[in-house]
Amino acid sequence: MGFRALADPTRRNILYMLAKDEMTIAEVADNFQMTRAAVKKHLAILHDGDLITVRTSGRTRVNALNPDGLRRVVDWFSYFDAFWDDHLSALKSEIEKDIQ
Amino acid sequence: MGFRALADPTRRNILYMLAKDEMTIAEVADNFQMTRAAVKKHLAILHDGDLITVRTSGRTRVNALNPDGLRRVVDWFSYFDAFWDDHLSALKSEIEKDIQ
DNA sequence: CTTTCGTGATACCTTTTGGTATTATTTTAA
DNA sequence: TTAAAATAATACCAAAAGGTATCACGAAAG
Repeated sequence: MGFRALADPTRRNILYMLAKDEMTIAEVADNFQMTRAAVKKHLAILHDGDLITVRTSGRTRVNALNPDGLRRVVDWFSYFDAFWDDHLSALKSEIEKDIQ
Repeated sequence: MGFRALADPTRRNILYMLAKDEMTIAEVADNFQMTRAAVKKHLAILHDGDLITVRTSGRTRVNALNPDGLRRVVDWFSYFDAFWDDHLSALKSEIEKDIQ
């Protein structure tokens, strides 16, 4: 799953940046103090986690957000939907009890 | 953020288990082959990430899911809502272009 | 009170992670 | 065709992660 890729704040920032616009490695690296090699590693992990796509354009590589991969991560949380509903209805019952 | 806590599959499994019912450390550990000490470490990380709550009951410690912490993680993804919408509407435009 | 059961806390080990530095490789521009 | 720019690849290092083993502690059952 892509959760491992999301564990690092640098990678989460990269995703937020790519949500604005796709970027080359150099462009991403300009926004951080670390070396390009380090940024490239982060991008590789994001790619492994299927959270970004990479396409070659001449001598540059353009990184873009992969909505499908992100959606898969978000979907993992749907398991808790019932849990939230339960707790919400429990809260609702408490409130209704208070009112009466 | 709780993302670091979600990076490990064992911890994600624990959360799924706690969604069914709250459990003591021993009960959680019974579902894994690792030692209780290892499970306790995972629970500590989940607690640090604010994804579970822990309450003492006699000589046992009961771990329960923390919906607020989970919700905070899910909310992180709302940043991409516009992104998804954009791509969906782009797709919609493509389809409409095809139809006409 | 003593024993026992569930945890807490350390110490330690191995693997992974996040980073740098350095050296190719490849594409474009002069 | 040579030089420069963007990236790839590799080796290396320190710190963190994930695990075990061990011992200490507190509640509860006899």
